[in-house]
Amino acid sequence: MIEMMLLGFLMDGEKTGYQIKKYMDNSTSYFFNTGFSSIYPKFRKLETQGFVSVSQTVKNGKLNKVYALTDEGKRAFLDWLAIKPEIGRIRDEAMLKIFFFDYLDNEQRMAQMEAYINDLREHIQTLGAIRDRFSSSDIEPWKMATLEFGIRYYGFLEERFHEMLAERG
Amino acid sequence: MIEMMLLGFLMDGEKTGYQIKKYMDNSTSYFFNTGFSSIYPKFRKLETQGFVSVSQTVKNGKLNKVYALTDEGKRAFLDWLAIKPEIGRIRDEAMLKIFFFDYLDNEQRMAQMEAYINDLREHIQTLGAIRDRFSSSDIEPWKMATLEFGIRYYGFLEERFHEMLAERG
DNA sequence: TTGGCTATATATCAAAGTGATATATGTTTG
DNA sequence: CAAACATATATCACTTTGATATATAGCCAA
Repeated sequence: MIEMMLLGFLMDGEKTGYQIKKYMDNSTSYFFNTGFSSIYPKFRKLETQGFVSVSQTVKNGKLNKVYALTDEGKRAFLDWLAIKPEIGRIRDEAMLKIFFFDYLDNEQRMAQMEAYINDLREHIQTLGAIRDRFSSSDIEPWKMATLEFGIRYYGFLEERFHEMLAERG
Repeated sequence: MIEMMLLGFLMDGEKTGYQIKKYMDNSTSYFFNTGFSSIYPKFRKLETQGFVSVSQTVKNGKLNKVYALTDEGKRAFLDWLAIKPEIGRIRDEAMLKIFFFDYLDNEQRMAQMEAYINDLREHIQTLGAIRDRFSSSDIEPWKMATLEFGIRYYGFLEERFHEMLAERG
């Protein structure tokens, strides 16, 4: 899946691994992210598969790899994009803890939930800042849609957690 | 994290790996799940760590391992439970595809979304069935809360996806 | 001007987790 | 009575992550 994400990020032009990581941090990171330890090996694999071509620029004696989509890579990406996704899991540690909350005393439960809700609020602020930055640029509409989704999702979480607290004081 | 989940499932009594897997499939699976390829090796690790004890029952010539929490294991679980969780990522393939939806033509986009929304509806039905089964038993309140959360979460997804379709026809 | 900080850029490794598959027996059911 | 299903454990190759290392460029303040 990470392969396909990397190909997707090359759809609007060639980039270095580092540039892609930076872009991710400011766009998809809240719902999909990965680190350099995936990016660089994946690009080597994509190169041997013929999905990307690399231009080894040597910038001031330092090697610098700029990756670009090949026709095959573009086709592979678009084929993947057309397939209906499976329903995903939440896989949220917070949910797992709540599942076991009956084993925690009420005081700790409340303190933890309140602190967590606070974190959620901060997170929503951060996403709001990213959205505002992008909305003033000419971001593609569906990319914008995922950002808006993120904000609403964490808002939904906040609301639900609040309700949980209220119901089970 | 899987270690802690396994310990948590032993809090209400000893179980085999298989029993835990079955229990997960009918309770946490929509937000947290794992397979035998994690469960069995993890239990071996937990045993060497002294967090679980194992009674090797030989049932009809076949080996059968029943795991139980040790005092240390119980302490480790409760310590983990008391720590505030980090905010989790969504890491949903559907979101990733929507992020790149501007590269897909409208016809395919609509077809995919509609099919996906259908899957969501089916999923919500399944979760509803699990909830009804549990609500007639004496499930602990916070465990029930996560089930209710799941149903609402996928309902939220359905709603949002519908709106996305409507906004960007 | 030089020492420190931040940004750019790539690489690697151990650890965690997954999906698929294999094996074996017991139980139910048509 | 054979087929299908449930119980139960194991393993392997693969993917992904977190931490850490390395090196240079550019900027800023003392």
